[in-house]
Amino acid sequence: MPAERKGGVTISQVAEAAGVARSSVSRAYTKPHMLSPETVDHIKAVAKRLGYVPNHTARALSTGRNGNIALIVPDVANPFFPPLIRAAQAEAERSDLCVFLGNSEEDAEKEDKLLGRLSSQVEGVVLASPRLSDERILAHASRKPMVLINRNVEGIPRVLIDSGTGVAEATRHLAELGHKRIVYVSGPSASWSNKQRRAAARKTATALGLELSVISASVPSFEAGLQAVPSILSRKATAAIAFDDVMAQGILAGLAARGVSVPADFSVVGCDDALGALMVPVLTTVSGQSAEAGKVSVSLLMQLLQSDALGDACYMLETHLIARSTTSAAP
Amino acid sequence: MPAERKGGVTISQVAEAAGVARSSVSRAYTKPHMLSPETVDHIKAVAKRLGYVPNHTARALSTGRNGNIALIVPDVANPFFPPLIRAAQAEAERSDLCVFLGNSEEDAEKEDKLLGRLSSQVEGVVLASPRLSDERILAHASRKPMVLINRNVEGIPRVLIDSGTGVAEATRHLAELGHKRIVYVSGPSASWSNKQRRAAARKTATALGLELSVISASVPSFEAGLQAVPSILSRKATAAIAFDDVMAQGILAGLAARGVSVPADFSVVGCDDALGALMVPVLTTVSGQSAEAGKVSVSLLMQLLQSDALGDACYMLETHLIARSTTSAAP
DNA sequence: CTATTATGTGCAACCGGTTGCATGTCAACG
DNA sequence: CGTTGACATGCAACCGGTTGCACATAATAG
Repeated sequence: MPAERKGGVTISQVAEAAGVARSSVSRAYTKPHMLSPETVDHIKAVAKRLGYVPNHTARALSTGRNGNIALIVPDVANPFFPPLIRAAQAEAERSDLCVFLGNSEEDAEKEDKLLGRLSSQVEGVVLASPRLSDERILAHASRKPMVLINRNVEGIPRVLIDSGTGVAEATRHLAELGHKRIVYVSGPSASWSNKQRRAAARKTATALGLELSVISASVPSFEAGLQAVPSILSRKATAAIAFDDVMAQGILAGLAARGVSVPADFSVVGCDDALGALMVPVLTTVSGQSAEAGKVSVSLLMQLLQSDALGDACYMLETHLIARSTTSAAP
Repeated sequence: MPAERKGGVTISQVAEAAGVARSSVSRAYTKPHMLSPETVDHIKAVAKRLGYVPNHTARALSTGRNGNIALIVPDVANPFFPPLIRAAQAEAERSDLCVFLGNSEEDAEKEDKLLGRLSSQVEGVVLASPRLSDERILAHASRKPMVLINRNVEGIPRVLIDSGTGVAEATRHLAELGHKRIVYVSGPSASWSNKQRRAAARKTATALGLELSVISASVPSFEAGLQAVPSILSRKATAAIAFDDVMAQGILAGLAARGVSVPADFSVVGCDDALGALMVPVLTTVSGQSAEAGKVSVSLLMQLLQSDALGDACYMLETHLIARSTTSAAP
């Protein structure tokens, strides 16, 4: 049923119309240097007149390359990801690749299913902030070239955003402002970033003699931040570091609702710089690098596709504190 | 070069191992009712043992159906779209379709290019908030089944979010609060939604005797909202209706920066309810329906793929005002 | 107990390209 | 002037499935 809506011009039709072999038409597009320039011109002219468009699928079947890659993120709606997506797409386009976007909704099982469904249609996968277990990741990586973002699995090429340094800076920043009791509002426990941030906050707090307590949330959402507020206030803390900007925003809303003014009565720090500048007061946060991560991961994947083995590549991106208006001296 | 990384088990290998014809293996998956139950079981067992996975590309070549659709949006980072994307994906998955996401970056030319690149790999396209000219849209629609979101081109199935009613309500709301001079902060001029909203605001304002002026911005961003503020204030208006929530947020930030307090000194209304509840003060806005639009558009596309002609379907979604905390009586 | 109809499988052509190899042509070379 | 390549093109097999049709066997009807 080769309907193809309209047109459906094939290589054979072009070949016949041009009076050449099918292979020549094929080569006119893929290996023009093998043909005489005149032949190429002639074929292309005829093809154009007929409205010929090479069939991607057929090409993929014989070459084994389909020119597609998959990008799987936990949540498109989280402002951390759009810049990453955009950068990944831009980088993919440079190599003439299309990208399938998958959305795991922060759910490991869904992520697993997505990988299964998509991997048969792509040449490689970029897995951003996976919630999956190491075993499953390794299993998938063994069948398809894969690059990880923000997940440290040895043997799989990965790009890591080292938010540890930024969070440490943030903690120090709060200490310098005179805060004594601070809270870290945690994100998804399966998230590498979260572990890293929490660890950095704890280590630095201990070193500087701050009291740090941790509040857990499973999903990094505005809601989760909002709901963490009572718990934060009950701990008598004067500052909070949130897993990400979205949660920070939730926390700010919750504080405002309770009449706690920021930064006068309470200081808040976000992470990722995803919305920092898009709110009032502008948010003190840790720089994000999500776009860079998207770009690098795709280019890494492309290397992987070409040279096959790329070993244990691990690309680390630095972060630092961006002090804006939601932090000030402890009350 | 049939590398395929690992495995690479084909239907032929399964057939041989199971002692049946290739066609039987094929049918075991696609038309099991044509085979005896025992044969099906046997084949599947052998296939499983060998690790056989049907090759999507090959199937697509012979059937002409690849099980993919494309979704093109102007800006993933705009909070209006993630819910739409998610809903579209969920709906697509119900029919076992994968979705390519394209990002036109609010640029008509890029949108055109994307359509060209993607359309050869998908069965149909959902084009959300296109910036392209009617002619180009029609041209693409003639080669590929297509559904439009928020663009009214006759002859192409479309789902329209009728924000006109909601904006009219918003205008009336402001009038009732005693505002006399209001501003509509416009979005992309090529956007159907924008035209509709502007028209509704203008019409209602005129009917109620309000003075309405329009300020233009080409891209609906936080930045654009921010930059519109001086212009808004210079017009001596006491309220603004923004093209969308993101711009409204920018306007709020700009007002705050100038010490204008909302809603005491100035009222702001957004559109789409994309961030309304995610900020302080919570934003008065017009309900969005973006998720519904995503869902409906995909199901419409699927109908289109099956029954081919679906005529001049036009699915209209209603909106209404959601009064929250950024509007109050005129100062 | 033969004639007829279901039912289950196999054969082979096809989807639309790609590619290794063979062939033919013509110019440069010894 | 015969040989050797380099170059341009054609032939045909292949990628991995799907599907119309033929055929054999079994079930049903007459």
